[in-house]
Amino acid sequence: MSTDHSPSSTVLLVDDDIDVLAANARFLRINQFEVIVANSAEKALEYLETTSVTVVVTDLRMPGKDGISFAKDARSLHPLLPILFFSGFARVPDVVNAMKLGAVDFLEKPVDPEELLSRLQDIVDPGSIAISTQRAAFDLGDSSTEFRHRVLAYEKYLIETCLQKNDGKISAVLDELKINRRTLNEKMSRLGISKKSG
Amino acid sequence: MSTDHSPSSTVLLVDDDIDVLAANARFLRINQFEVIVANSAEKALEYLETTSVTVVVTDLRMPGKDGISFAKDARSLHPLLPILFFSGFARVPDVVNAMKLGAVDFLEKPVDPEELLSRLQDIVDPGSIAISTQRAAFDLGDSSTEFRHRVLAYEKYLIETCLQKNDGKISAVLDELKINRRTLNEKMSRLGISKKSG
DNA sequence: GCGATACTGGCAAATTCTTGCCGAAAGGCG
DNA sequence: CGCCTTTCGGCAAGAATTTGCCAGTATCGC
Repeated sequence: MSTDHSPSSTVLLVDDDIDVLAANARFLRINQFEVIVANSAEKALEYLETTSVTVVVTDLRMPGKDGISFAKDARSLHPLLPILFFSGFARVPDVVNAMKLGAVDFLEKPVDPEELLSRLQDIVDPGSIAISTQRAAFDLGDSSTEFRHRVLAYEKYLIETCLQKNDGKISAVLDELKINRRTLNEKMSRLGISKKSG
Repeated sequence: MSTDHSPSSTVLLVDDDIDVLAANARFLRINQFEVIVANSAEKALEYLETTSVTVVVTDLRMPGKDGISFAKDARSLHPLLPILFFSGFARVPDVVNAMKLGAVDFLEKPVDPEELLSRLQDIVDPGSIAISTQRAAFDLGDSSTEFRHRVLAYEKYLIETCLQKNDGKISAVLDELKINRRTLNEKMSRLGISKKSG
């Protein structure tokens, strides 16, 4: 029941320790993720240059290019790419920097595979409101999307996500978003949201 | 010119250690900040219920309500309030949670006054825009965030990002977001956005 | 100083959004 | 079939936002 994330989520796993890489990759593959591995930031970037993935999981400390610097480059290639860091001996400023850079999460090494899996599912799962590819819908209006439209798109996204998460139960959405029922109705009709997927 | 942040920036300082409180307050006051102190989260919240401040600086570990919990409550009172944490012995998950909650920064205790000052100026100063806060605010679906607040946070994020991208040029933002000048002005003032000055 | 450019802000009318009140439709249940 | 729960929508008062008009400040180059 917990492993039914979207059909083909690809994880790019980056760590200089090949053993860690192999172990985690295997575990994630068992749990229905497609996994790409890279034992250096450079190789990972090479990969990202031509292909996109659903989420990146990277060590913070690596010989050569470190995780932060890697994340920056990765972000410039894919602005919305969710990045999850892990590291042993992480110091506070490292964590802060990673999060400021937009990390979705930060785990400590050694990584508990179950923990990692659970975080990844949170990220990938359409039901979760975590940073995910869906965000592109409203975030990457990059070029000349009007402010108004973007905000509406965001509202729509919020409501739809919440609806989905609550299995279409209006009352639950009402409660979760702390919004007046009448207002929600209005917005749904204005934004063209219907309860049942169609 | 380095200390000419907006006219009266009010800092709410929260720490259970009165000495720390006094020392930091004094230092910040010397540097043109208006400072309110509270030696417990509860007292700070009491204050925030009736009054607003520019930025909150709080210890993470406190007897009674801790920093994270305090920040959540503070956020529900003032959705866009920048919150800066500091703590000794902070563990990674603490930092991660704080940042996810939308902390603008996280300093280690003992706090270097100069460092704190510099960070505060970064936050308050029109020159630099701390986007991470807002991002977290609208990205993080941490259940109890109201619809309204999230939308506002998103608007703020959009505008600040656009401002930054265009080097603080209002006219460029106007053009890019296709928004009425007066409306942009209104929103900026409502959302507490200040622009970069030359 | 003067004009041009860029930005801000008060004011008020126009517009849009919010929300309580009330009635009603749909589905489940005994 | 009545009854209950859940959701929907018209209506209208009230609240909030948007926006045009107009004036004011600051900077820059001449």
